[in-house]
Amino acid sequence: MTIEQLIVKDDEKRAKIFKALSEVKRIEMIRYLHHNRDNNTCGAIVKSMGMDKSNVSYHLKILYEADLVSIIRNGQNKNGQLREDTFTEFLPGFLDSL
Amino acid sequence: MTIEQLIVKDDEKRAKIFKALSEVKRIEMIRYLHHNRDNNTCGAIVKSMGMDKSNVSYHLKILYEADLVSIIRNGQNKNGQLREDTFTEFLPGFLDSL
DNA sequence: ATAATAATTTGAAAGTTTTAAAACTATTTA
DNA sequence: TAAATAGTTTTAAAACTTTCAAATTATTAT
Repeated sequence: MTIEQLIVKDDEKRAKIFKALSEVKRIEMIRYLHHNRDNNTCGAIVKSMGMDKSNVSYHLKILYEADLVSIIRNGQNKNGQLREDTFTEFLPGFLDSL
Repeated sequence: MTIEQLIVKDDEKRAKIFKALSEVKRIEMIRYLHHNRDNNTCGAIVKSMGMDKSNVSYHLKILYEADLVSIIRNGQNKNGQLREDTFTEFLPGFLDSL
C-alpha cells in the first residue's frame, strides 16, 4: 500500500466519523451517552430523547460503524458506550466541548 | 432564548461543520488549503485535485457556509483560506492531524 | 467593444439518507 | 411453553446530496 493510499484510507475513516456526527440527533445521542453512562440502553435513549425505537437503532448503528460507540448486550438490553479511543484519536477535546 | 435552544443552535452549527467534512473530497480540499496557502485559487484546486470546476465551486461553498473557509476575491481569482478561528473552536488539533 | 479567463449557477440524473410503521428475533419472566 | 419486553430489520416514501454539462456572470487584457 502506498503512502497516498494510506492517506485516502484515513480520510475515509475521518469522513465516516464526520458523517456520523453530521446529524443533530446523533450529536444529542453522543451528549446523552457522555452524561448518562449508567443509563445507556436503547430504551433509555428512546425514552429520554423521544425518538422512535427503530430510529434509535438506526442512528446507533451509524455511530457504531464509525467506531464512536461500542454496544454490549446485557440480557435483554444493549448498552451503548462512547469509544474514548476514537474520540481521543480523531476528535481530541470534542467530548469536553459538549 | 432558553439554554436548551442555545444548545440546539450550537449542535446545528457543529452538525453543519461535520457535514461539511463528511466527504473525502472536501477533506482533501482542506488538506490542500492547509498545505498550499499561497496557491489557493479555485483554479489551483481544480488543477491539483483533478476535479470539475463547477464541483470545486460547489464543495467550496459548503465549506464556506460551515465557516471553515473564507473566500476573498482578488481580481479574476478567488482565494480560499482556512478559518483558523472555527477550527480552533470546534476542532482543536484537527488541522495538525492532517 | 471584444475576447479570454476565472468562477458561479442551473438543471437533470443518479445516488444516499432519514423517517416511521410493521414484521421480526432474542431474552426474560410467569 | 406463552407472554412480555428489548432491540433489529425491512420496506417505502420523502428529502437531501453529488455530479457534470451548459449557460451565465465578473474581471482583465487587447
